[in-house]
Amino acid sequence: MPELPEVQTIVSDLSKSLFNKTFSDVIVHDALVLLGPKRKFIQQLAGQTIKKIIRRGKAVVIHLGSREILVVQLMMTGQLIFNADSNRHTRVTFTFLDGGKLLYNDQRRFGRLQIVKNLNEIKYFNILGPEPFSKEFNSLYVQKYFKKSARPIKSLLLDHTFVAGIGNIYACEILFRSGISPKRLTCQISAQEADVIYHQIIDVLEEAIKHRGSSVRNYRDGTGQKGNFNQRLAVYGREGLDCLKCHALIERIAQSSRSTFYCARCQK
DNA sequence: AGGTCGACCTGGCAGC
DNA sequence: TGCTGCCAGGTCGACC
Repeated sequence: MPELPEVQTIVSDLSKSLFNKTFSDVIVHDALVLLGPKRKFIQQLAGQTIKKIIRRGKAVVIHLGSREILVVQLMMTGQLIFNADSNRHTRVTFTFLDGGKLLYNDQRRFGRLQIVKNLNEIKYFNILGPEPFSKEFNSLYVQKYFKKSARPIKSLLLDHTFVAGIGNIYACEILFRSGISPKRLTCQISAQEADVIYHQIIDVLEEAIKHRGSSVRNYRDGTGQKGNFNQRLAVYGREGLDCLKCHALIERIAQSSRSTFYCARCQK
């Protein structure tokens, strides 16, 4: 479900509402979403205080007073919502000493929660590429990375060892705004084009965060509200509709068994 | 070694 | 109404 802008929105919301809250009770309704034993998970959280919540890639990283870390990967349909009513997709209910309540909802149960002492215990964090807003991720890095692989550009944008946080929606939007076909092989993309793509990655993600993410289906922020960026999506989910730039029809193709939406006239 | 594909799950929707 | 098939924002591991 959520990509970088959505997870960032959730993290910003929860940072405000959960800072310094102490767990009083944890109810696991469905242990499938836990990596590790349910009893241990509950014991480790008992009496812990939330000190800091950050995002890394698409993961929510919750630092506890014990120096342990609760990591939540929302995957496709996970939600972390503060002070809402539970529903049939509520998999974990966290209650705090002051009476506040945090729900982990997950329709498809792909998401995973785990507690670790160090993030490098989790493979995901070890192979994850740079954050898009970090210094290491810059135009030169993108140009060099493109040169060394012969994959379609859309497939590389989704590869989190290249850059953290981009998913299917934003990969499509970034390529449309860059005027680059999703089928182009990265090694055939010029330095100038790579620079355009780099800047669109930054711009699209920043704009999406500003609008609190995109709610195509299930996404909700930390307060249970939908995001607003989907009104600005130019290609994603618009198969058969007019291109906003040239009025040709938006097409959908499959790339590595994911849908790619693009305008064949605007994107070369 | 690098890249692709199915599996993991549930449910909404279109078409018949 | 009810059935079938398709589709879905992510990630991992098996495989080529």
